[in-house]
Amino acid sequence: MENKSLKQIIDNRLEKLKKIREMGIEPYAYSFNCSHSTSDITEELIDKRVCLAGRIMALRKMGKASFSHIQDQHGKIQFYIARDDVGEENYNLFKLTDIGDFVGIEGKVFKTKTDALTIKVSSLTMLSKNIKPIPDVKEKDGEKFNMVSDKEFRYRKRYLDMIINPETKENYVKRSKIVNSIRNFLNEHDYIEVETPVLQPIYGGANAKPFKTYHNALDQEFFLRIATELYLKQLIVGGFEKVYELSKDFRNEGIDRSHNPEFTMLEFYQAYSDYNFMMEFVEEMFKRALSDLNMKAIEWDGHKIDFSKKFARKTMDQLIKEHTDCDIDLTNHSEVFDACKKLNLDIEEDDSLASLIDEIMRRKVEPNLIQPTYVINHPVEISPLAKVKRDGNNNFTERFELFIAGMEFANGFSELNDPIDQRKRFEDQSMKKDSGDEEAFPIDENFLEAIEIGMPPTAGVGIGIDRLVMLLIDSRWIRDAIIFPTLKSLK
RNA sequence: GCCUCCGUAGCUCAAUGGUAGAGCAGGGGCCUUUUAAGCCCUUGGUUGUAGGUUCGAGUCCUUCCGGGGGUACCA
Repeated sequence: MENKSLKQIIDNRLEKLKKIREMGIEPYAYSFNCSHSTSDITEELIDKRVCLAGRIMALRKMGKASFSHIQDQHGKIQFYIARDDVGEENYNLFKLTDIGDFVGIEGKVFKTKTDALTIKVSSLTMLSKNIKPIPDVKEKDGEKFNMVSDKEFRYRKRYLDMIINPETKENYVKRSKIVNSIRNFLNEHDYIEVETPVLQPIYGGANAKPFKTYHNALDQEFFLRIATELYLKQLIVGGFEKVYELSKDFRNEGIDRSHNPEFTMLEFYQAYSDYNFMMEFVEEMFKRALSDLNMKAIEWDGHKIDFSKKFARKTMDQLIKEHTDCDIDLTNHSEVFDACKKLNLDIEEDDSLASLIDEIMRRKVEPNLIQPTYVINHPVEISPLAKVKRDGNNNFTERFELFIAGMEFANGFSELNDPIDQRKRFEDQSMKKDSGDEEAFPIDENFLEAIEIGMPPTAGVGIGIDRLVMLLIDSRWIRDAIIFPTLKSLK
């Protein structure tokens, strides 16, 4: 509970609230007509009459005339209010204001003797009285004092973070632009946006632990989706040729600086195309997002990333050779195992070939993929929904993952549309699940039936939107890309 | 999950194991061009929680809660 210090501030403000009402003024107004926002105020407006609204962020009261700053969505502006300009009653109202109040001001733009653009108030309106104090952050020459340093505070009370630290909002403005750019890009290519179930009786489409929930009336367990893949492909079966969904997916896994239990995923599928087409398409999509944000190159966590060149495409054996000097046959278990030993990787004797390859990639290759690079042709064991390579090599699939700055941004493949093969792959997953693999997915008869009805050749891609936002706002923390990140409740 | 660090007033921070303090915010007073406004006075604390060691704990030990960083799982 609140202790005495805070209670005393709140009581004091409640007292002011009462006084304002006694003056016949409603401290929670219904509307206010603004003529400008703070960022509109320039020298051209000097001597012009303006109306502005915002939150009081600083107060310098001195007897019969005072200065204050208000902050709105676009910035801050100083106002000057003098008793002789606004009258006794309005000035008394001003004296009852606190940092955190919303006020509306009407007045003329002028410059103080220290050349600060300021509004000379002719009338002040109370719009919303603050009751609980906001941290009082002082600022001088762009340097902030008394800044809230506690990250937890910023995540739990994002609105306070945004008030105290308005730059925070820029990340989310950018996020909105990125999502718009992607939507526009897909819509311009005649894609149809759809919404598939969040509550799924069987989860699938990715390897991840799901959240469980329960529907009372149906008396049935449901899972929150870990991916939209299996539903979107049913729509390709049904006759849509280009579909996408921007979805919140949910994975019941650990939280760290690049993982949040709920996150935004884009998945899109295009009939009659393959992974080669999709690599071109995704590259174009990324370059479009950059240009829509007026960005040419990216500086991310100290890395300069060049988007002007064509994205590299490299197979796993090429990349392993490049980054480890191991020239190995990725179908030969003992060769790969020996390479892992040589590279001092933490592996077990009975690890599968695919997981050994995965380990080399994760430890030795992926962190070094700074410039945009497609890693292609993954082992079939870790790609249960992808077609095997068309050259007859059944060990590898037509799959790609896009890496930038050591992080994965996209995952796509030529979608498996052979119903017999697909059923076998599901059975493999099911066996893994039975033998304790918590991330393997169960057999989805509904989906398999759809594939038996027939799915045209199709390519599909998934892109983690939060990570893309991280890249474009130059942050290593997914919590900077998500407005309300998942936190443990306080007890 | 594991390792590690942190938690003192609304905010930022002090306090060899020895009376919990300051600045800002809040309250009162003065103040009609200030801008981290200023000057004088002043309120505000079960030091995250529960226990332990000790004559004495904000400080040392343990539990729990929350968080940061790392690591694992995760693609």
